[in-house]
Amino acid sequence: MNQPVQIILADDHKMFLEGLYALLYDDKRFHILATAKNGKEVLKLLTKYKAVDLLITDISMPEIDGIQLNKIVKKKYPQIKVIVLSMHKQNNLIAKLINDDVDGYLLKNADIDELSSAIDKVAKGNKYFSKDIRQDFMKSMFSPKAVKQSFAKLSKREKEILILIANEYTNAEIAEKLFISQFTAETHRKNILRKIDAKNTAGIVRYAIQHGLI
Amino acid sequence: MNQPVQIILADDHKMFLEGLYALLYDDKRFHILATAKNGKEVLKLLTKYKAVDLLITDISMPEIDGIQLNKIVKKKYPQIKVIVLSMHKQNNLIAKLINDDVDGYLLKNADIDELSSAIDKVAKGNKYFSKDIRQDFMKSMFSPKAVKQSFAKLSKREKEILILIANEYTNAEIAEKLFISQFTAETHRKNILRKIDAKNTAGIVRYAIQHGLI
DNA sequence: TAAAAAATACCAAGAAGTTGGTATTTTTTT
DNA sequence: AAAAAAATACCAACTTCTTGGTATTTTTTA
Repeated sequence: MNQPVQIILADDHKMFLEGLYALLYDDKRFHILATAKNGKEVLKLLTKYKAVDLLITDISMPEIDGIQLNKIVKKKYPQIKVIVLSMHKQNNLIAKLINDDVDGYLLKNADIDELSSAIDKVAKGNKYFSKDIRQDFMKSMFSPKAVKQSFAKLSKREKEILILIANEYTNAEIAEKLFISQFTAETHRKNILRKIDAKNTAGIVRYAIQHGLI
Repeated sequence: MNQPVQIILADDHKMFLEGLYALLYDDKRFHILATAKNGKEVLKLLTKYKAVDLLITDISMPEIDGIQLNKIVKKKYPQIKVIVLSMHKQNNLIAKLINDDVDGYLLKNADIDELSSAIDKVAKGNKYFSKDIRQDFMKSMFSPKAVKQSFAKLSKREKEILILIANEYTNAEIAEKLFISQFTAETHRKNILRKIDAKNTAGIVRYAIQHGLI
């Protein structure tokens, strides 16, 4: 038997975090070094624990989310493997994660056996994505709409305006609030629609919520 | 020591369900009879297990959600206690649950100790709502906007249209899809805006997502 | 320091949403 | 069977959003 995999867990829901801890605790192949409730805490822990092999993290967390966290960890500690857990299939986020060299992605729908085998595979240097993720992602990669969405990158200002739109602001109100002309607000709105491939305001709000921007 | 509390757990995320099971398993005060991944399964289990004391359920689940489940269980098996777990504070949903005589409401943010003590209290016939829920709910009860929202009851048709709106349908498209006149679609949209106290389409989409309708 | 990206601003036509009404028919509840 | 709620339909004025352009300035990146 090899040394146990040294793991850090991160999730903003304590109940889930404790549950996951309890599930993995009994498995001798794994050792949980610590748990964290957001990305910031994980980064702090990584300065303390030097022998971390694997990070298991949720996507939606306050302060620093799973997407950002993966990117930072991969840059600063390239030897640490990262498995991301998520509630839903979000192809656009998966594309981003893969681009940032994530090692695994599982839905919280998965059972503990799937997670254990994923940890096992990833610890050995392989990638692991659950089956339905793989299928859905492949499908979406070849639909022109999704490709556009995967690479939709909103600027800072655009995100700011997107949030105001989702909060029921009109172009005129956005202009007033941000001290810009209404024309500019309109232009931003237009560009947002194009970048996220939405048809109207409803699509903008969906995007905002599903990407955790509000 | 009394008999252990006979419990059924329900959540659509297997990983959370298994984690929760593992956490409660070691506590001799509790006994988990079964787990379910949606409301429908719970109802089936209740015809099988006659000695259920307590149901712990998530809000957002497919088929039958936690809100509906609580209502049905309380009507059919008034002796069974119900504790609802949720990701977020959703005051309008809490109002509905309280109205349907729910026994407890906890955030998934809570730790296992809080959950255990909640189970304990509820099993003894008391109610349990976590502290921040109590505070927020009280505050919201006395703001005129929230009262309106709490009692906003959309009709079946209105919910149907709300979902279409959130999916980027225009009034004309809704009319065509549902075989009604565009005027009728407009009227429904108008009534939805009034009932949920939204200002425009953005507010409708937010409502739809935050109430788990899409 | 170029080049690229982001932010700004303007215009006009047309589409879609919002507001404030009224009113009839159908369905559900009491 | 009566009352209440839901679903339907219509109209007009007004507001807001969307589309398809162009164009300059500022900031960031290579």
